[in-house]
Amino acid sequence: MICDKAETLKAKGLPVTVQRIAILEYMDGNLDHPSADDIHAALHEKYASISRATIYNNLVTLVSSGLLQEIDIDPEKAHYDSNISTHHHFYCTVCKHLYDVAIACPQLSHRDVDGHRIEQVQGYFLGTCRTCLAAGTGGGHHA
Amino acid sequence: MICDKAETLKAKGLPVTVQRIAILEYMDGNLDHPSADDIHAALHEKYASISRATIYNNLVTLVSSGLLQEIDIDPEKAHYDSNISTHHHFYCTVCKHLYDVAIACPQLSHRDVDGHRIEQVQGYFLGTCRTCLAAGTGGGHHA
DNA sequence: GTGGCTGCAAATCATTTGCATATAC
DNA sequence: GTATATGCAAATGATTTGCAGCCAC
Repeated sequence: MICDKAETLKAKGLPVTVQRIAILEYMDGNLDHPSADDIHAALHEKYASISRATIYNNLVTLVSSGLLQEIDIDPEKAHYDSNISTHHHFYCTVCKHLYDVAIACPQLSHRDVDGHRIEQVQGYFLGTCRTCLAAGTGGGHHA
Repeated sequence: MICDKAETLKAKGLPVTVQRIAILEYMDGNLDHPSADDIHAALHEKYASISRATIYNNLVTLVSSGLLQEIDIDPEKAHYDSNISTHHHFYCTVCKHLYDVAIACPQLSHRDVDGHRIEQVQGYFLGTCRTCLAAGTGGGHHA
């Protein structure tokens, strides 16, 4: 367990487990915004016995601790992002793929609105992604 | 069925049914952002035989036709809004309530980003609403 | 008339939960 | 040693789907 992920967990006061490190390592630098089940499928190859429930439980823990960000634009399932800085996303309604969007947003400076205390901002653009546009009508998944 | 909702449906080329009019009438001017099940519960009082499946099917139809807007920030369930103009929402993570937010957003002028065609913009602020703040820690639902 | 809509019930699928065991500290 | 995490399987809950009868047009 001598890796920086263990340090990351300790810094948050979380018990260090193989599963948590595996999730963090898998997410680190991953730009695909995987769902809980995607993560489970990927880690299952390496750790055959890892449980889906453990993935779900840990995602809750890691999001609560601010180590991961949860993306809720897909009505079918939640997606996760290791990029915890506030940034917007583009959701393709054709291929259901999520893309990061690098746009500065002036809304991020608000601390509250109408008396409600803002703790997080999520911005989503929905439409057809460039890959699906290029593929013409119908599906067509990137790459 | 001599009401403006029937005209609204006809204008979209949709067959006019009692259930669809009921949904539109219930949603019209409703600022509560009800879920599919909320809508079903409310209409069930008036139309005892209305089916949950009909509500779900019609919500898909009405959203596709642009007569209602779907709000997907609540991981537990979808919410609906008769205000189809693009506007942002505040989601209280304590009481799970949705509020409209009247903030002009410069992002709305974008037609595309990174080559992806933007068809819709959804902006969410998450945090603790003023009612829950006033109620102190813990739950507490508005009004 | 005919195709689309409704209502019912069963099916689906993401996510949660209970519990016994195993592990971190 | 004890509290917490894990893994399994069953439970939950929103949403979808199949199908027979009904209604809009």
